[in-house]
Order: sequence, then structure tokens, then C-alpha cells
Amino acid sequence: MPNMNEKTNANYKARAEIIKALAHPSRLFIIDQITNGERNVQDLTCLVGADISTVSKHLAILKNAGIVKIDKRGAQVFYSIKVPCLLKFLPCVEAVLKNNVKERKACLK
Amino acid sequence: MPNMNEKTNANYKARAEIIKALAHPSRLFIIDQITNGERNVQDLTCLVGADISTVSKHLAILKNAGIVKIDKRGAQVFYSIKVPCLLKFLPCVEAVLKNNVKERKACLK
DNA sequence: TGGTTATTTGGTATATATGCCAAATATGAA
DNA sequence: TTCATATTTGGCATATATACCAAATAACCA
Repeated sequence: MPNMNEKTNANYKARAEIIKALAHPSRLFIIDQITNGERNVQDLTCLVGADISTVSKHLAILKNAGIVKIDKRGAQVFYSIKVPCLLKFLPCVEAVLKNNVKERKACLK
Repeated sequence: MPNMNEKTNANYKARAEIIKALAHPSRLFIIDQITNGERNVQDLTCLVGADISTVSKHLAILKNAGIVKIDKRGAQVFYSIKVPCLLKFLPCVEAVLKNNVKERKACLK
């Protein structure tokens, strides 16, 4: 990109990676589930309703992005939110969503 | 997902779609470029440094997600931010990023 | 109308993401 | 050590995303 040097470009890429970690229904659901406290992989697997390996990979993506943190206790791994400021952003996403719905309804009148 | 009814599931999917629209380096760059005012497709294409058809598709993704709005004037289309609250979220992403860098450096000491 | 500029859309090749199964690893208890 | 439980990782098939080129559409002007 002509007006973006290597460093700037890398920065946008890194930011996109973090946002990408949030951009999946199951991962958003997981984030909601651990908002008020930690949960282990087993419980999250049950809540999400997918294969445990799938959930484990979703959790790895969130952890790798620096969004959640873990606490190993025995054989269990408990996941919790690491970055509360990201949570403030979710209501805004919800607001965009509602506005989209409203606008699309308006088109049909 | 057992603990998620159809409606809830659809809601997470819809939210993920909006976030996904933000999750690309070029689209984040575009958002920065139009934060302080509208820009047309031509200028954005030059700034991003990709094919104009590629940029047009990125813009369509942002528009479809309800993140940006357009103003057609003559043959030109000007894009601007529609949802300022999403911008507040970007500094938090930046903070996560810096924290990740810090932690990964610490591992090497 | 015909030409010029601005933008979008169709098509396609390539890259990335997702989900499941099976296998590997880790932890604690018998 | 051997077993049982909890979690992660490897592999693979399928789905989605991305980028470019070429062609189509839109708006304006001569």
C-alpha cells in the first residue's frame, strides 16, 4: 500500500487479527458466558454445543489474541476475560445491528 | 447449540457479521481514513493501494454491515462513518495489541 | 447520441477459517 | 505405574474470504 509503510501496515494487520478473534458467533457466545466469571472447557463445550476440540480451538484463538486468560487448576483449565474494555464495544455492535434491522424494515414499507 | 435457541443463535451470528466487517487490515485503514470526513472511492483506492474493484468490495462490506454510509454526488460516491461508537472500540484493540507485544517480549527475557 | 470518468459486479484462482474425528498430552488418583 | 478425566493438537474435508481482471452500470458533458 503506497501510503502505508511496512510498520503501519503490520499494525493494521495485527489489529485486524484481534478483531477477527471476536468475529465468530461461538466466540462471542463464549465471551458472554465468561463475562461474569471463569468457566472451564467442559462447561463451555456444553454451553456452546459443539465438539470439545472445536471449542478448545475457539478458546485458543481468544487466548492467542490476548482477549481471555487462563487459570489451570488440576487437569482443568478455566477461562476468563482479560480485557474488559472490549466488552464495552459489544453494546455498540448490538446498536448497529438494531439500526440495520430498523432500516431494512423501513425499506419494505 | 443446546443452550442457545434459534433466535439467540441468529443474534450472535448477526453480531459476528458486523464485527467481521471490521476484521480486515484494509477496512480498518479505510475507517481511519474517513474518521475525519468523507472520501470518495478513487481517493480511498489510492490510499489503500489495491485494485479499485477490491476497494469497492471492501466498502460494500462496511456499508452492508451498517458501519459506513454513502453520499452519491454525480458519478462519485463518498463514504463516511455512520456509527461513531465503533471508533471508541479501536483504542481498546490497540491496548490489547500493545499488551500482547509487552507480554511476548517478557517471555524472551 | 457518443464519449469520458467513477463505481460496481461477475468470474475465478488462491488463501484462510471452521468443524469433526482420532490421537496425543497433562494431571491427579488408585 | 496404570487408569480415568480434562484439554490440546494433527489431519482433513468443506466453507468462506480475498484479490485481481474484465465487463457492466451510472452520471455527466460535448
